[in-house]
Amino acid sequence: MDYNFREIEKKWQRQWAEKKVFKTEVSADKPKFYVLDMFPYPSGAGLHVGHPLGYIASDIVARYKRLKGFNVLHPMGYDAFGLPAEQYAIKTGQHPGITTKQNVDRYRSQMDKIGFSYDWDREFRTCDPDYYKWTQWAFLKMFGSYYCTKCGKALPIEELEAHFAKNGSKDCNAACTEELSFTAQEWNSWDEARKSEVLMNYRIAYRGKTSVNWCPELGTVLANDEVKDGLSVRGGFPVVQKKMDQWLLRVSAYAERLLDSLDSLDWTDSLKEMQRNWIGRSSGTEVVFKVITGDRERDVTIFTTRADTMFGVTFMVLAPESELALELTTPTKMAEVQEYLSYVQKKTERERISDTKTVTGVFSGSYGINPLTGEKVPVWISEYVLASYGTGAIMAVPAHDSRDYAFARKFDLPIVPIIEGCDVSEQSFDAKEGKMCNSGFMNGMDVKDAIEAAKDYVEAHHLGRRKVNYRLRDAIFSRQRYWGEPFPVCFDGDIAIPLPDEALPLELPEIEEFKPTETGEPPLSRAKDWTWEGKPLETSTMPGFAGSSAYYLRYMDPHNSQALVSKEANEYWRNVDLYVGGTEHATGHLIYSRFWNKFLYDLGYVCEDEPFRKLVNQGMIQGRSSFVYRVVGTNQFVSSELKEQYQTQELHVDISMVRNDRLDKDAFRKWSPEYADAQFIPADGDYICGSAVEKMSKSMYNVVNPDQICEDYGADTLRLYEMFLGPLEQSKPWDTKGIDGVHRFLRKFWKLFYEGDTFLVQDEEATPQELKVLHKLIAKEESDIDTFSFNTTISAFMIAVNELTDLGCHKKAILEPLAVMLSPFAPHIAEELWHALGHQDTVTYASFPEYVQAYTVEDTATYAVSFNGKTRFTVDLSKSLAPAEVEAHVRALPQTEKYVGEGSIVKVIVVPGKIVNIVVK
RNA sequence: GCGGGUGUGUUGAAAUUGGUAGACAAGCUAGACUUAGGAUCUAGUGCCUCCGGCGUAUGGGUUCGAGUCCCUUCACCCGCACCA
Repeated sequence: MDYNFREIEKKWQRQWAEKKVFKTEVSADKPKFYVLDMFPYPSGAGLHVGHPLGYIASDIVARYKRLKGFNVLHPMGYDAFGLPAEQYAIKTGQHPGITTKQNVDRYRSQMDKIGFSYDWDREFRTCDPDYYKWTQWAFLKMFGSYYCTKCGKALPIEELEAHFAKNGSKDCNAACTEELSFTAQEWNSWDEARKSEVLMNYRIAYRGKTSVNWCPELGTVLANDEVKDGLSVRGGFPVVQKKMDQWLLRVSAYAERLLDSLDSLDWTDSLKEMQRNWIGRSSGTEVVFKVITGDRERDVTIFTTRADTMFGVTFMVLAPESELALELTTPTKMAEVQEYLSYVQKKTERERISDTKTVTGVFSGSYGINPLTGEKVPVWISEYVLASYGTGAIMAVPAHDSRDYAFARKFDLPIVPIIEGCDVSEQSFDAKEGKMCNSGFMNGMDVKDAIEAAKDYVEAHHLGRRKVNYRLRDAIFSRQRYWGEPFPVCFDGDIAIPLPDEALPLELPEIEEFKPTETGEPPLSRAKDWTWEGKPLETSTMPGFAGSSAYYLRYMDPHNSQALVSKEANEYWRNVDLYVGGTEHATGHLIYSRFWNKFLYDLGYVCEDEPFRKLVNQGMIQGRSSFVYRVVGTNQFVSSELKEQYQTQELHVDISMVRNDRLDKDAFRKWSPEYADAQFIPADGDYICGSAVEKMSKSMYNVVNPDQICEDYGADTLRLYEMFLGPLEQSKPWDTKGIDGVHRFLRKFWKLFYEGDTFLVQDEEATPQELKVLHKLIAKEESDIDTFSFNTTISAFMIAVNELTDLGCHKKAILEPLAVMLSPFAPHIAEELWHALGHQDTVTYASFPEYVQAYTVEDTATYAVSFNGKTRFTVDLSKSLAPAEVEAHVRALPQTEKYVGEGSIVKVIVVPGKIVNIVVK
């Protein structure tokens, strides 16, 4: 019997599915392990060979943990709401639900071929009403909550209302959009509409007018992380700024907690750093400047992290979008300012980003008074100041801030250095080092001390206060499109009224046309009778991240109709032990999920503060494209190494026609009628194609389909090869060269069990030498699993199989544990051989062999002395020593300073003068 | 500009974390067997002036010993980008 992977894989995949081998239940007597993949958005193109990389890695861990006796939760589902399906619907009239279903089915059938150990009974789609009921439910909870800054958690909004009725806004400690001030009497006198408006200022899910990223082409608003370089991430359409009424989530209230608990997570430093930057904590000072506009006078608060430089302030700057801009403009300057503001407005976000070098601005006519020096400085308006950060107004210190410096140079404003000996003739001196000068009470201080001294001074003299600012903005939660979760909210005039929980799920209504209306209203306004008890329902829908923010909780208890997740299930599974996915979600999904989870934690619905304890980012698998070179104006194609001699045009060719860079000429001629009579100019014999590493995509003809690999080599080979390609976290190009190597390994493995139809395995006692091979491998696999060094594990397997082949070992005592150990990587062949060894049950729940140290040491060891040059000699460490004996032997050596014994290797350092290295192989 | 990371044969990469650099594969070369293939097996394969020496981007340092630690320079990748 040969290694017939097609038959074997089909057989076991069917059996696993029929017997529901991977079905998981809460079982209190077993330790739990929750391994999760970032669920995919099922696109129309299907899976290519890069998608399963992370799934394979997590599947290996899931299967390994099962062997180690863990109760493993390993689910999969689909992030099914989203733009592409809707775009397609607009073009074709096809309902996005239908497209989505087709794509999901395709994904599922592709995944089934790879032999994943998912518990498919827990599968769901975010567009299932049973699922999005809980997305809507969470939204209602957020609508009904505010964030108490004093106790640092979300509380019911009713408590805040009670507080307002009793004390007004005094001591309310609620995170808010803007600071409001009113008395209890005022609150009690207001009507419902006014109260509703005021409460919006505090709710965690709230409605507000904000400047948003509007994408006219897509007819929708996009979150900051959905925009790149002024273009939409999906589709690449221009994005402009627009003021609109939007639902938002008060993520900013959680900024501090999101930042602080990062430390407790087992994520990569770079990912944590990305989140830290995104949250962008900066602690500084708010300082009040008096500003005189003609004969009017008012206070303007600015934010600075460099209060120490206040003696160097030579002007102030306002953001053009800030309300202050017009308010502080004098009548004589009004026309000029108006013109500047309209100039800024016309600029798209894109231009503003790509053009940060050009300095623009206009003088408002007002003057501010420096509270420290009493000096009068001009107030300017410029686009380099952002309305949405700090207070929208800054003090400018051109000597010590490069942006202020550029501005001062452009408009010829004075530059006053306040750090001793710094040269500001060419550029500003931004570094926080040196001794202060020209700075009154701070003179002579070190800059770092001066920063603190200035803060103290400002607070002591009531000129302002310490303030921590975050860059993290509230998340815009409305999208003007159809294919998303409807908001369970209706309107009575301007008052937003939440639907009762019993109304959930509020199902997405059927409509005929998926475009926005002519007046720019979202598609849902086309729905007939889109009302609740006679009141119009919200017509925008929730964004993509809504459905993916709590999905990991739903997997714990996916069929529960009473709760998002039962207390029992949540307290057993708690949170995700290992989360595997791409780094592209660093500042989107991974922030929103953490926020969403913390919110549910505050309300007591979940028992863990953080959703994902350990996170691993798999790298991207790029494509390797192949090219032919057409001699310009002819139908001749010149081989890659000769292309310099001609004027050529580079054309992508489908990589299925290329093997080891050699083109299958006949296939190429058949590829397209255009090439039917193509002529080739090869160097000698074969036509060699050029190649490049690019994104894997249809248009580059470099897509490798996993189905094809499964067909040609089998799922086990695919799994092994994807892991063998290199470290998991690294991006690497797919190159089918070399896949034969791992395939050959599986066949060699098979041959340890079978020769032809003869089953070779004998029940004999293993020799120490054979046991050593086994135990080396056990040690390797156990240590590699934690670090995801699956490529080296596979190498170790190859070595072991080669050694056993050389030893002619066909002993059950060795081969049976080997099959178990291989099963996470290549489950089908392992299952087949496990059964061949006479087992009835499945290898999935076999027990991973224990590491027996007694046979790790060989007869002799190399005793290398690398002291004073390179003397080396061999010493006999007697026969078959156990590590403990080696250790004793080594300890008996004179002046042993350090002993490190692990696995099969013993390391010794002897001093003084002599450093001895003992390697036991 | 700021932050994070990487740099080892022809290629993917490994190196017990400071201890014989290049494991394991791929490719290439030669040979064997041939029912001629994208099969299997064997041997070789870092470089050189080859009884020796040199080699982990570059230059320096620490150390008995450095791919690994520290500093310099260079190159590439990723993230953020007027955040005051």
